[in-house]
Amino acid sequence: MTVSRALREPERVSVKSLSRIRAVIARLGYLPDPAAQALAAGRTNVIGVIVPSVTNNVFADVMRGVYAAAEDSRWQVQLGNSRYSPLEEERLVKTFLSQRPAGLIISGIDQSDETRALLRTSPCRIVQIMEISDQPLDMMIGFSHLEAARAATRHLLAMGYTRPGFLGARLDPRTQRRLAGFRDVAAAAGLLEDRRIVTTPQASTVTLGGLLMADLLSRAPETDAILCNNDDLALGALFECQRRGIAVPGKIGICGFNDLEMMAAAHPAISSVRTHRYEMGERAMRMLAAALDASEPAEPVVDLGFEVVERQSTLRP
Amino acid sequence: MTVSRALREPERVSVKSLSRIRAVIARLGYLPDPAAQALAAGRTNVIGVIVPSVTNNVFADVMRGVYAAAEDSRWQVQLGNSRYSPLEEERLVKTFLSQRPAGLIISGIDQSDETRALLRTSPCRIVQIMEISDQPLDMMIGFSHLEAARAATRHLLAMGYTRPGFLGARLDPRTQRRLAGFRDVAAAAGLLEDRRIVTTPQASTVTLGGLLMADLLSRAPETDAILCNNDDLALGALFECQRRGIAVPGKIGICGFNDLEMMAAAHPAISSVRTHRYEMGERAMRMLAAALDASEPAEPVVDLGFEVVERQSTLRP
DNA sequence: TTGTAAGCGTTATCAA
DNA sequence: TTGATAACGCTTACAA
Repeated sequence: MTVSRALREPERVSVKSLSRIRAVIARLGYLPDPAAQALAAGRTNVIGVIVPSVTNNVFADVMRGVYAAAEDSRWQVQLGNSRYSPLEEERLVKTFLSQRPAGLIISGIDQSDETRALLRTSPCRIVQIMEISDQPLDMMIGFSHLEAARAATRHLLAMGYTRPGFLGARLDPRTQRRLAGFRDVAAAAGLLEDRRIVTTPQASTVTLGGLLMADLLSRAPETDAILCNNDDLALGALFECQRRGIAVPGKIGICGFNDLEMMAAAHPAISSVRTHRYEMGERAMRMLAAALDASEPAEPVVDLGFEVVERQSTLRP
Repeated sequence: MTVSRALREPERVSVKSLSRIRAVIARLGYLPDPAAQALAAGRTNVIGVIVPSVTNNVFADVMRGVYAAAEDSRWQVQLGNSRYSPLEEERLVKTFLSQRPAGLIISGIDQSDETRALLRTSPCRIVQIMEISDQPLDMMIGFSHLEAARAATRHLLAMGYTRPGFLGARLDPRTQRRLAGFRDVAAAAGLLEDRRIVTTPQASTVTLGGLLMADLLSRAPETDAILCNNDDLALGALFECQRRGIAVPGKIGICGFNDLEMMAAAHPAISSVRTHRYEMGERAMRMLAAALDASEPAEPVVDLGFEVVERQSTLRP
């Protein structure tokens, strides 16, 4: 019992015992058994993180932030991959909850009803990331994909483009909200043309960006600007234009989404919507830690915003 | 006890009990407590995976393979990020081992002596990934980075380039072995020039590829081909050449490493060394599962090889 | 400040 | 085929 206390509340153990205990721990290389701790205490130091993809750069950045914030804390991160499937997500939530995690970080706001019910009745704290809404399960940090796409579309129109198109892949809920933002603004300007919207449920890749661009050009050769659902597509679209000798931004303007590092390095540099992915992961983890320590009152919804980064690729000459 | 058996050895339970138990489990939404299982059984279904980066595309692909193979198996993947630090890796190994994992997948062959000792005395099965050597801790799957870089360099020379350079970032052990392969072949051909080797300990990015290329061009303007330590650098180098109006491959040939999807989509398409990252993760997981079930004798070292993919960017006109 | 006793939910072992 | 009992290594609650 004194050893147990020495590890968790050293201030309640005499200096003498403490140093003796520490010496023995060091000598033996003793490590507490997390299973026994979990069983006895009825809780763990596990923070479960559920993301829809481990390949997607966007979530890789978020994870980096989460891991950075978990570093040197007593929280241990555990990653689950829902592969964009709400059912898989539900399974993961069940698995995680059976482990009595201290907290859960979960992507998006489109959980299944069953998942929401599970989460609501569970005692663990929850942070939803990537998006914001006014109905958080518990806490939430992200930004409005709808507004971000609106702002990007407004940027294209402000640059003087009048026949804007949209390239989209994957079609997860966030993609769809971005498309909705594009439609909103284009329609309001009287510039919406459905045939200039090219989407596919396939996962997005640079290659796919080229294919979608080719498709768009054959369907709507008048297109003079595109908003891409993400940066991979934008890069692929740029390469396709280069292959066809179509001047960017002279003939066609290209705007990506997320502002991956490579956007600024491309030639021409590609405009994009900067999102704060690393910070989102880092702060989600910190919000959880703060809530668990109850050191601060939990702020339920944090809007990280976004910035339209204007570069050469949408610079109408 | 009968319930416990019904879950683990249903064939040893009467059909009648079994169906009754299953009905109750379904009705109650019962999920076994993993902590109690771990404590009582002295082992877990956890497969720990230690990678040096969660951001790097290379490991993202590996992880995708691991998760795919773990899917629908009884093994549960747990990810640790050593951030390219052997000390961090040692800490992670300790944390993992205290959980009594069934197996461990660990990147590379450059573990610290202490880590090696810990792993050797632990009862859990181990797969080292990314590289091969003749001294596996247990099992191993990967390829020779030295040979891969040699082959890529030979390709450059075979295309007629005579003043080859090398761009490298990060300088982890695998990077260094690639550089060694480049040096080998260039030196053997009498074409090695140290000033054409530009490296940095920084993490590699597309932007950095451009900077290294600029650096190389100012130090060794005669350079007519480069082998890049990875595809990000290669893409950045390509963009830098485009910005300067340097023809690729006419004036300078560019070869990447890993053959990320975007290499084929670029304009010009970029030559690279294809490595089998997804398969590596998938098979590592399967090797572990097979060894744990002892269903097959464990093959200690699997060499997945590589392929030099020749594209326009190294096509000397 | 330290220690005792009970119990966390499961599995191993042995007996019925 | 089923069940009783004793661990597994900790933490909680309480007593000394």
